[in-house]
Amino acid sequence: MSQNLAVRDVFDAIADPTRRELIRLLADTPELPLHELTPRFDMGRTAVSKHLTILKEAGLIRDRKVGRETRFRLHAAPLREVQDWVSFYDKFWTMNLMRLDQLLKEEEEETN
Amino acid sequence: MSQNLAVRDVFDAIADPTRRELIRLLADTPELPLHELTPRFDMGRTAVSKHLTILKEAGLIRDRKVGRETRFRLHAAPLREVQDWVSFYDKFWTMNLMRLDQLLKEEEEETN
DNA sequence: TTGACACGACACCGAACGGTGTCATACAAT
DNA sequence: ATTGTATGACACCGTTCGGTGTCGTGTCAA
Repeated sequence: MSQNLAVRDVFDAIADPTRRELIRLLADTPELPLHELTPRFDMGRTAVSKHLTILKEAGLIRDRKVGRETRFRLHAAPLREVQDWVSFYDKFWTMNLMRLDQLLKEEEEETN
Repeated sequence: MSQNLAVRDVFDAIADPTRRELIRLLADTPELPLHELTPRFDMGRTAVSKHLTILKEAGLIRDRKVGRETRFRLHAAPLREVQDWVSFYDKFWTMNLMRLDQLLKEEEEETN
């Protein structure tokens, strides 16, 4: 039982605003240890560590041990799943002035 | 107390796979009542109704009463917030073969 | 070698989540 | 008028979530 790192849905990982803020901080700086991330939030070290674990389970961050600290860095690749998902729906708001049923009529004609 | 519809974070609303499936179904068809949506899932009518409420709180669906049924339709506009958020990070994976510190060096040079 | 620091792991707790079943009501159909 | 359907509202329940505090261990510094 070397690692019990569960698999976590990316959509679930980014649902929490604290975790999105962590992602933003790790986008600014190549790598950051826990004790530098913690003071950015209104919560204790343990709570931040838990959020980092969840991000890690979703594959959104990697970490490496350097001395007595563990440095975390962003691994944004899994966010591609989110972009792929959401970009399917952009046609539903870029044409937001067009009536939805009209859009669907066009799709019906395409399939006929 | 006409409506106690809370405000819900869009990221939170799309975190659940059932709710993403609801969005997909409502993207296929202009509007659908609850009793037509329910048999698509392995859960009862009440559970699906709760998920629809959450989507409504996030502004992702609208509904209108037609006779004794309530028809739901997609309102995808709030998904734009998700796309705006995620597209900020696409540079972190489109250049995924480039070393991250090299990317950051370039940004340092830009600011100097 | 002693002490401070950084961290992981764990127990714990209240609140929210995701489901259930039931009841009341409004509308449709006959 | 009666019966069946579609729904909202609600109580309920087990699990997960998001936070806390604490303890043990490894590492750096003096």
